[in-house]
Amino acid sequence: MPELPEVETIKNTLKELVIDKEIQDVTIHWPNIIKKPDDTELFRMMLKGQTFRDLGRKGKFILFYLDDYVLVSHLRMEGKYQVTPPDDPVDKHTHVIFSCTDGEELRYHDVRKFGTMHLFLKGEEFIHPPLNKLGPDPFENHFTFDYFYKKMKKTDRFVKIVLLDQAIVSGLGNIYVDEILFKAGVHPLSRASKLTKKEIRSIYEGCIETIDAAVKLGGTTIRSYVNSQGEMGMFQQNLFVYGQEDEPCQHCGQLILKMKVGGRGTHVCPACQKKRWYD
DNA sequence: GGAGTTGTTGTACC
DNA sequence: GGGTACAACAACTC
Repeated sequence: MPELPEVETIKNTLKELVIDKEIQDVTIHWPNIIKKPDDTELFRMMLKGQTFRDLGRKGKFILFYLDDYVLVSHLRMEGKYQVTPPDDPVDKHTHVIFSCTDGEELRYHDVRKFGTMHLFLKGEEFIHPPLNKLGPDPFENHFTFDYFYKKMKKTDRFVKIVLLDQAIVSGLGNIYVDEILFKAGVHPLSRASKLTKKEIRSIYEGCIETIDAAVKLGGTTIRSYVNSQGEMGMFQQNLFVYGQEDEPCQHCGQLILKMKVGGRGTHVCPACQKKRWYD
């Protein structure tokens, strides 16, 4: 379940491997991955002859910049890219293969088949779903405290739900939201508008610092995540609450609790993250 | 075979 | 019409 730090790591390792490669052909084993254009044969024809010029990221999306198009890819829970020689045996969970003129292949692998690909003309990627309504991610200049503070103050939703809302801040998922709230000492069921300025600042800084620290460690490896070179991230050693249910809190020793918030598994230290009576 | 897993989209509602 | 809640959905593992 890659979130921003894992997607950033994948993008960076993949960039070295695919840049300047020209797509000779595209083989699609599971057409449902391709959301735009509707016609997968058109998808294939558009990509033939295009060269990878650059890679980018917005929130949890990877952007492959080609000559005339941008391929927008979301890995959802288990999507992976690998670059292989063509004689490598094709795994049954490989769904899209970009065969390049130098003989190597960029393969998209996804056990769950939940991932998506959208192909746009260059320059049009941000005016259509899925990128059109995304908020800033924590690394962008316009993710300012002032912006964040106003967004938090104008909604009564649970703070955890707000942090998961990609229109407010993009790139955060279940793991990092739980960690950010723990570090800020804020209970996930707090109403966003009721938070103090100090708490909002603490969460804001946590978004930037936690994500930055996770990127520096190559992301978090739980279950199956590895980068495009098959390496695991190391941030899982820095998790305080996610996946720590029934373990003692590293700050106070109380047992970490697992609960549901908005249907999502949520990890909380009942002592460090007090829920107040007026929340 | 039912529950658990997750992020996004569509829809109904106020 | 904006904000919100929630169901639906994708498909696989245990």
